[in-house]
Amino acid sequence: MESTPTPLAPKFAALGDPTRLAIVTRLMSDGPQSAGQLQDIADISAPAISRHLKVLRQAGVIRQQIDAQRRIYSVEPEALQAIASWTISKREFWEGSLDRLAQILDSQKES
Amino acid sequence: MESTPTPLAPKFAALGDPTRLAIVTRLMSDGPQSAGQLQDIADISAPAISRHLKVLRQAGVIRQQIDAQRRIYSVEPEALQAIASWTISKREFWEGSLDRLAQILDSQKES
DNA sequence: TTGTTAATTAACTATTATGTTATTCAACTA
DNA sequence: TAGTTGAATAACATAATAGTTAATTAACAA
Repeated sequence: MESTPTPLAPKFAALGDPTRLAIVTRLMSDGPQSAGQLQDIADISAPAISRHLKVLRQAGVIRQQIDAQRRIYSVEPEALQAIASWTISKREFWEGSLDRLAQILDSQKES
Repeated sequence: MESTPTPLAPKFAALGDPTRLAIVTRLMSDGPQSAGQLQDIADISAPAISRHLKVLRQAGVIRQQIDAQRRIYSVEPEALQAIASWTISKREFWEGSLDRLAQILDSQKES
């Protein structure tokens, strides 16, 4: 079996669940949050959220920080970096959309 | 529940399995291949490979092309594009590695 | 202490995924 | 036509996921 340089599969798998992708998206847009604050991300119980956070953590997608009783979660930059690097290294498959990448980068720069 | 703009989760999920990630990696590095040619990607039966290909196809990650009895598979550029765009749009989390992105792009340009 | 808050772990259930072998289907080939 | 090839589907077993409620753990507050 062929393997990829970095263990990317577990990260992809972690982001493959809609609830977990929503958690990561939220942590990136709104910054670090406690497990309790993330409760409203989906209509599921607290233990369910807790398990999703565990999966994300074990895949190296998020990190945990302890603040008294609270567990604060934030996105692990290296994880995003790894995925970004992979996609970019394979960019010949975006077929002629290298321009579009430049566009995206430009628009980000200005915001 | 929060949702992401594009249905990225199924693509991440599809790439989250090591065998499927290997298939996609192979199709990108070696070009389009038939189901049979992909047989050696993992030590599993042909039907198992066939099912993985179906999952990838349903997630929009690969496309199928029919050539007589053969089914030729190739990577769907839009899928990679979608993932790349997402990561790039979130690039503030690569923490100071914007330079590194430039590096990656440069090295790709020359190869 | 005693109680409250925040979150996880335990135990369990239901569903989904992944693998198997056997079968079917379609398209070539002799 | 009869046989072969390439690949998918069918039927099934088992493992992994994702959810639930109940119980536990740890930290703070009265």
